[in-house]
Amino acid sequence: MRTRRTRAPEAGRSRIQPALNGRPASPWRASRERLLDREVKREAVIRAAAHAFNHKGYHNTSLDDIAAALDVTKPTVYYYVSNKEQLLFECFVAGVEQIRAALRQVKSLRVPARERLSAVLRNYAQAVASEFGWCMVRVEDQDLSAAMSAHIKSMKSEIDHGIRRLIREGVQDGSIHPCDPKMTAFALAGSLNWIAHWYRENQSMTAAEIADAFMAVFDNGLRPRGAPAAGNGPRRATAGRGARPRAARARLPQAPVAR
Amino acid sequence: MRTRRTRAPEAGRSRIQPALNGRPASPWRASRERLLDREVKREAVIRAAAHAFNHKGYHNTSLDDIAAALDVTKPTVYYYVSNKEQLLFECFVAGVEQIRAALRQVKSLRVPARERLSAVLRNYAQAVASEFGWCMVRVEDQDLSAAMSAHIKSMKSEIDHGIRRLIREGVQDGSIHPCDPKMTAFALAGSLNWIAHWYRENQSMTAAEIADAFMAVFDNGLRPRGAPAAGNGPRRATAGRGARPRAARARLPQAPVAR
DNA sequence: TAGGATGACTACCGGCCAGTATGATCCTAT
DNA sequence: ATAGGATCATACTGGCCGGTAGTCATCCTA
Repeated sequence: MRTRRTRAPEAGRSRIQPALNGRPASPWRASRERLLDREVKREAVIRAAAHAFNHKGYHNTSLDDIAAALDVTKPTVYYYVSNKEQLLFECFVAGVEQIRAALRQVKSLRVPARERLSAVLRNYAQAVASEFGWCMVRVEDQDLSAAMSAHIKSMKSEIDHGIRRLIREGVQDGSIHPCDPKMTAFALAGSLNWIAHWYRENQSMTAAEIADAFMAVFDNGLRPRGAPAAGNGPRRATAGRGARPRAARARLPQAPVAR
Repeated sequence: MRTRRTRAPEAGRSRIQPALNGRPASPWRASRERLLDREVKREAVIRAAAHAFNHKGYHNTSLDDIAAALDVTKPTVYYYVSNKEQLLFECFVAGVEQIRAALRQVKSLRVPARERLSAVLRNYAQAVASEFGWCMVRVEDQDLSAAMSAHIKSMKSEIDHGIRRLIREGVQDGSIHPCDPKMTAFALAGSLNWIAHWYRENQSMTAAEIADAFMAVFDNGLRPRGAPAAGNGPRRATAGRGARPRAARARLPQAPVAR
């Protein structure tokens, strides 16, 4: 049952590995030479794990599955990773690291806090929509050892407090409508996290477009701007919203799409 | 004669009340008398399952766990429920039913759509914060048979479209700021769904209070009211070039591997 | 008071799967 | 050309857990 690595270019799927159309490419499948760095393979293992977790869920994915996706066997996976739990952890870190980076980066920006927040949330959305989004969002502490669970919790908390701080600063500098920072952060992060539940790569919208759409909702709110709720039809209250795909977002650094 | 009062276990779609606080009580533990109705016990099983799923996750909960929580044995559980999957399904239905009910109820209200939406979302929040919230939110299709997965998906879709419709109506009657109904519904539902991830019963806030806080955020939006509608806040600090956010790493971030 | 219906337990099976023992094969350096 | 390390496969174990068979206990009704 176990397919040896003897499977050469078969069924055309593994040609010369064009970037990747369906699943992440396997460095093993390519060739036999060992010149590939260990780290490259290790990352391939993690990426394959993320891909499998994404599609089948953590508990429904066996290490044999992950190994098979790379055309190797289970011991090979264990050669690069100590156990299944660690795989999940690494996927989580890979995703969350993007958000932490974004938080660090906006610190130096000299724009109103709402714009900094906006930039962070845009990166946030892209991280959640990335291949590691599922792992980042769905990890349950019960699946992890106490140590790793604590580690993850602290990273999550760091992000949460970073967002709260931006909100607080925004309220202070007047760029954000007065609100409760904690609840607002929960609401924002929640809706972004949820993207991981429905977004699929072949979606019509890119992650950046989704982020833009969400930011429009967050920024404007449901209650109409301007005239207080008198009978006014759908007016184009603010420029750029509506059917227009994407307004020129001024000078805010557009989040460079990962990968 | 013919006291066959109970249909096949499948048919009895019991509407389980969210009920009491603390952990669910066991009808068995209470006493030995058999006068308790079968349906009562069946609901107790489901509620115990929800409680266990909540705390340990679906896959980390064995049917022995659920049985033990009720001071019975596994075959007893199987006497009331056909399999584990069905338990999860029933928990989902119990939670989602509240939202569907809310959607039906507001249909008759003659208030602006934004207020109807608000009412629905308030119920939504409470359902998600209920004991069945976890199941409602975390069910993964991969854990369910094709039939049940489809069933759940249709119920979710029904709710989604109900919310979208309210948003659309609100935009039309002018009570909601013009927006994309689909994306807005995603954003709203997402942040509410996420409540299930962090809310615990002994929290300082009740579910209703959380709902109110969220609605305040949704209604007002981040951008200050009365402020210029261009993309930026009132204050305009000099946009000094700090460090530009750099591209997200192509390589996996190095993981601080524990252990 | 027999007999069916209901409710629950003991004891087990079988499959899946994480993780491992062992060793073959290749690469590199000396 | 050979030692030693790096890489990976075959084959196995051991435990957990969903699910079932068979059986007993109790209650209700006639």
